[in-house]
Amino acid sequence: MPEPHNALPRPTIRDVAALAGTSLKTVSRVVNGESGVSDELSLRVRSAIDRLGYRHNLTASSLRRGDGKTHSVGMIASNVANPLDAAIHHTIEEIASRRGVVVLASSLDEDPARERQLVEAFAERRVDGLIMMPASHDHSYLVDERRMGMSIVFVDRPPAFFDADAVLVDNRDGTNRGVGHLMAHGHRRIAFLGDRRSIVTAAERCRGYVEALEANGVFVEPDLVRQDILDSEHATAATLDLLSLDEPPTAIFAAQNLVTIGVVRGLRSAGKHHDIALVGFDDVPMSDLLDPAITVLAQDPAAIGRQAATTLFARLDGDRSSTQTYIVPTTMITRGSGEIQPPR
Amino acid sequence: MPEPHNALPRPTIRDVAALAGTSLKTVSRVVNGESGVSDELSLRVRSAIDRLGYRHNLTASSLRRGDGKTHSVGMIASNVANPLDAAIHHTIEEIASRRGVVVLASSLDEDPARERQLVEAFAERRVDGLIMMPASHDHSYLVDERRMGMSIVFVDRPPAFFDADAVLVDNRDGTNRGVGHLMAHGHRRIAFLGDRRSIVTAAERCRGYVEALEANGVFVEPDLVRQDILDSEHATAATLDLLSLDEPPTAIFAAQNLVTIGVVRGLRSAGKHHDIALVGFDDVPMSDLLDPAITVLAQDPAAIGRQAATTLFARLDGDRSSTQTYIVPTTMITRGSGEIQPPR
DNA sequence: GCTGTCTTTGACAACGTTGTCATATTCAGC
DNA sequence: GCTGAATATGACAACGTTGTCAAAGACAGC
Repeated sequence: MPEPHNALPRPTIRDVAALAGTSLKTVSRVVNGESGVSDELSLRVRSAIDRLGYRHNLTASSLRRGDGKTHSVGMIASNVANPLDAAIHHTIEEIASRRGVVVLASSLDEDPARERQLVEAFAERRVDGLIMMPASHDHSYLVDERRMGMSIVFVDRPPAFFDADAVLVDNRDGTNRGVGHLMAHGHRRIAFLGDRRSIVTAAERCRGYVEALEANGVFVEPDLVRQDILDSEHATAATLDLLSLDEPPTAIFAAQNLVTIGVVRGLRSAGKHHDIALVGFDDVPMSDLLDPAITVLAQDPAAIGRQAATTLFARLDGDRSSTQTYIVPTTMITRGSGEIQPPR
Repeated sequence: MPEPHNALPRPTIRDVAALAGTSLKTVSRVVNGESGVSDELSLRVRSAIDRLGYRHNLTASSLRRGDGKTHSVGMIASNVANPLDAAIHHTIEEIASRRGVVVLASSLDEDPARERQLVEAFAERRVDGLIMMPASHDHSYLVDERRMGMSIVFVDRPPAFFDADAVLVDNRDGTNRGVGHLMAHGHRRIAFLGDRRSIVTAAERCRGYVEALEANGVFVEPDLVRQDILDSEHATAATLDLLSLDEPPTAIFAAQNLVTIGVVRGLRSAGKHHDIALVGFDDVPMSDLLDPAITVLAQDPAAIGRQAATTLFARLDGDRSSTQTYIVPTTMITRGSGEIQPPR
């Protein structure tokens, strides 16, 4: 009989009060560590609590309390299994737990409809705040939620039609630097492989690519720009297709970690990994061990998570200053693949 | 003014009832989709709900309801940023969300004290169930929680002094097969690099190593067994140390993904990666792209997460059969590093 | 018209907790 | 002993919701 179905109902402060021979209110005071209870009585209450295995019921407590705080926050990630999201989640959870706040974490897997479902599910549980990496492109529906007390911080992607704090990454500038790095090594025919155009960050990275080319007087060649790449396999196929062009690129910019992995596979299977330069956005685990090791623009998930959490908790603590957008910079890590030179 | 501090209090069913000109109970019925409300009245209530931006308050609801279900479960992971944990979390969250259940996710980072804090925090929020990858070695403290209605499923590591469902991995057998694989390729001097001995799974893997050696009539040489390796850097150092022995090993078994990565770095820096065989426990992203590619015993996090979630929800649905232990098998993926032969 | 059944609706208490306020007790200062 | 203030304790209502039960209305069958 491993799971006695409600074998015992949970004891309440009423039970504790009866056993300790005192009133509800006194037990409440002890549980909340309020002053004004004699040592003797306080001890009696505590021993009753231990004997009964009483657990404070925070849902009832937060219902009754004035502020209505539940000491919980929601995190809506694009995918909690993505290493970047997982690292951000870890940092947020650590900071939250120091404040006695729990984190409800969900993935939306790029589904805008699911975004609204999750916001609703969290609102129904009255989370104090929300950290979200959105999939939709119109966040005006959040106006009501916020007006009713939910603080919201956007991460990785900016809010649209809605004014909120945001912690973003320098997508455009980072890509610009990455592509510029390739050009500094002599490349002119540089391909771009990017995620779904509908994702704002993907579009920003593409813009950075275009800017870098134009800044160097190179025209964008549509054949070399491949967007809406959904996964690693798709990236491999696109790479092989690029290599089969009459005039194949001499360098590739991969705008996302899964794309980078797919490109590496493609280059390898064509035996071109030592000939064609590659720079990727997002760091990739073990990429320093590949041959050549991969040059990337690395994000700093711990910094992103820390900024998001501290911003959210500042709002929860009553900070009413105007909304801010924080940009967490990316760092270029040169490892070899981005320093391959074009054939003369 | 981005965050009006409680600018508007949340409307309650009382407000909805007033606007729709009906009673609390009728609004409650509509909100819960109960039958027995006329179409006309139901419509009036729904339009009042929309107009006010009313959100059902699930904390109040579950407080009042008989069953006391909060439609939330807790997940206590060893580290949500670990790719394996994150993948398990993702699967659990997906299955939970199909049932309208949210997941509170926390990391305990191998801290037994934190384990109890988290269980308490979750108990105070009255989660319906708990999925845990424990760090402590005595779970008898959970007896009270379960008796009071919380279902508990262990994942990755078994419960101790406590009878509960568990979803485990064939650590010993997998390691046995992995080491056997190296022996089948002619190795006799095989080193073992493992995580903290205090972690049950790490100890199990070590036992599998010893068994495989003994089954083949090879004595365990203490010099070749390195345990309590805490991170990747530590594994690199241990590898270099092994290589400096008078009689270095001809093969290495790395008992965990971070250890594997550290070993690869060590072998590379010594220029021995093509000479010394390597098999790792846990798959490592991109390990197929290394030279040599790494042979591993891969876990199936989706299967683990699915089994854990379905087991937990079966309990929540009233399954009272005796506890079960599920073993999710590992798969050996041969890629090259494990098939290197020893020098003759 | 009367009875009985069924449908729709609402009044009220209760879930476990805490805020408010009143009462009882203690003790210092005179 | 009396007053006033401080301390300790408890009675009661309230948080937002739903379970229980009763009442009101509709309608069929006689």
